[in-house]
Amino acid sequence: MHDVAAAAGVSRGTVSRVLNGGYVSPESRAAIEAAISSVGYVPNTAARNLVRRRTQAVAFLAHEPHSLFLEDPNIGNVMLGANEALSLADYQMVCLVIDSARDTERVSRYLAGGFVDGAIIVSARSHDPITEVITRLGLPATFVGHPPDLRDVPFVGIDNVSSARGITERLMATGRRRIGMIAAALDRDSGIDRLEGFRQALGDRFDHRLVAEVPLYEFGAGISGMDELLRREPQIDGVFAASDAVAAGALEALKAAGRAVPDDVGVVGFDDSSWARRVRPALSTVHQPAVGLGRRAGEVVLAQLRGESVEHGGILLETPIVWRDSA
Amino acid sequence: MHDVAAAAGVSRGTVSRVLNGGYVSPESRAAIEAAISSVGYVPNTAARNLVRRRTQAVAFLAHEPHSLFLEDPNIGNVMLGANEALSLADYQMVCLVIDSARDTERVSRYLAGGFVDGAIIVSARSHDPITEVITRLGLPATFVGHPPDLRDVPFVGIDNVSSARGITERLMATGRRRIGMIAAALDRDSGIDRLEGFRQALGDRFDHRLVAEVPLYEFGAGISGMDELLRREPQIDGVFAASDAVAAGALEALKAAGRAVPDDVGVVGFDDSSWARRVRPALSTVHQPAVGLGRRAGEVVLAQLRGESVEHGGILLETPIVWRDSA
DNA sequence: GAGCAATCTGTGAACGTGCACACATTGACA
DNA sequence: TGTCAATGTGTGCACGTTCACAGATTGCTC
Repeated sequence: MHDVAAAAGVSRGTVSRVLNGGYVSPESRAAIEAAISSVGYVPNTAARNLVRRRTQAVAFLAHEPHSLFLEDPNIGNVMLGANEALSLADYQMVCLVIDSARDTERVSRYLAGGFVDGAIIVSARSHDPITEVITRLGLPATFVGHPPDLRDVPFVGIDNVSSARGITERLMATGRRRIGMIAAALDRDSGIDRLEGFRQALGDRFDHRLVAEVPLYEFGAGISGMDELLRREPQIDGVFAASDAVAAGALEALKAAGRAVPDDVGVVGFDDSSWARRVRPALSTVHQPAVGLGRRAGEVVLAQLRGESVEHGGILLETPIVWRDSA
Repeated sequence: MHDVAAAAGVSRGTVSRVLNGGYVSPESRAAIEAAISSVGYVPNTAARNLVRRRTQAVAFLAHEPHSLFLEDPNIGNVMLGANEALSLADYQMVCLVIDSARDTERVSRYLAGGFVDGAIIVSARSHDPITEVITRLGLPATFVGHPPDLRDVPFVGIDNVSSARGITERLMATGRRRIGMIAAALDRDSGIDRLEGFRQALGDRFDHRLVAEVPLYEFGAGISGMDELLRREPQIDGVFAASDAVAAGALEALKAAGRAVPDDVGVVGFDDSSWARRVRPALSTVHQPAVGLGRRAGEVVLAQLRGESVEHGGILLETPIVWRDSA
């Protein structure tokens, strides 16, 4: 910057003003701009951050073990949505993958070191060390799906209970009599809430024997869950699977058992992920507005950065039902 | 840091030495460490970067339009591999998504601003503005798959020609007589090379009528490509699809045409992505070592950062053939 | 006891910016 | 002519570190 000032025959202050706005004469401005491009000057962000105390960057924390990061079809879309919102406000999104204890420690240092002005966190766990670091630092942060132990933080999500109730009711409306559920991930809010929605929809007709529990939102889990339901209740004619991947597994198991979908058994999923359109018959499912979740989370963080007080607690987005061929 | 020094009754220099190594007495060290935790001190990285002129961070640039970022099953694995290597060396990987002209400009500023010491670039295009920024800055960088117009840069990739030749030969060895290919993405190196490998394997028996060209590595493209091959050569009994997604589409088209796989027609794909295990019959395919590619790219960047001279040109990783049920 | 190495500590000068302040110039108006 | 506002410019300090250097202390050896 000193070189630019010298080349243009002005002082550092004037150069700073053309970069950051302020009174500057047309002649000086022209001279400085010429000098900037001839010198090939780019501002040093570390120095700028140091004095300004902000970086114009926001972290996107993906806290996932390998398998989930790849399998979860939503996370990429959430990320793109967040990038979209932040990009519009000229903020740089930096995505950090947390994959080990070593990562946790390093990312904590990164956040504490002032590399970013705020953070968006997806799929945080209970008593997450990263979450603790963030609250301790007072870093503006928004969650996509709140961690189970924190209700009182800004977050963006969907209403799993009413979404699950909605699609189950829709399935009931097709005239099915014996409807079961493959419930998954009952250690997480989403899993618990989807089961609760299913229970609410069935009301008096709810029968716990028609709920198969599997550990994860996975294709393989869908197969074993469906096999179990068929064993317990051969007359079953409708299934709500806790995710599309699980539903895809259920289709596989039904095919192996010689049941036609949707004629013998109606199947519905959850997520509207790429699975839903890939499998045959294509899945009827709940659309998860992943891009919208990311975008909204980005907007909330931006509001926090502007110093606006955002309401603690959640923003819930709409989850339209997409009706295809599987029910 | 000043506060810590005051609390411990020493000078800034001594505090700096316990953080960065150097002679310091056990008593001072103990006093300083106590002061650090009581004050809740965390070093300001912007200031440290300013004077050290390095950030201990490496950018991972994903330069993709929406669809590819989500559809490409490899990119997530490449990212995890890179994170693994960088993490071991205590480097922070920051992933930047480039999705628009606005992003391009902002990311250029980010890179020029000295936020990172190096970069890993995936799926760069010809005459990529980001690539140009990087070469202009002299930022240490490694490509995963080289951009078509740059051979003389450090990169990590696979040998598409020999991989495609290998799996085609394997398909021929099953006794197929009329083997076709669904070639995709012929505007990229990978697409061109896979076709070349197919041609080499067939040698004299190569027949351009048995090559259907489709624009992208996509499921839908696989359907239309397979339909075209069936029209041109109803006797076809083997197909090499340029990717697993394309192969999945081909399976769909074959099923619709009443051909049994692998009995009537043998199908092989490329990538060993999640498609390969999801579809029935499961695909025989070429395994793309995505995690290994990322890890290796990370290691090369680290070598560059250590000032070692890395050989310009490529490192090619092994691509084992995975034989399943589709051929 | 002088000399020397090894160990430990404090001080001041960077690093490259932004910002507050003081100052200079111009033109309008009473 | 004096006052004032608007416009433009330069200077010094601060941001929070690291690092080189100079000094201080200790223990060992000749």
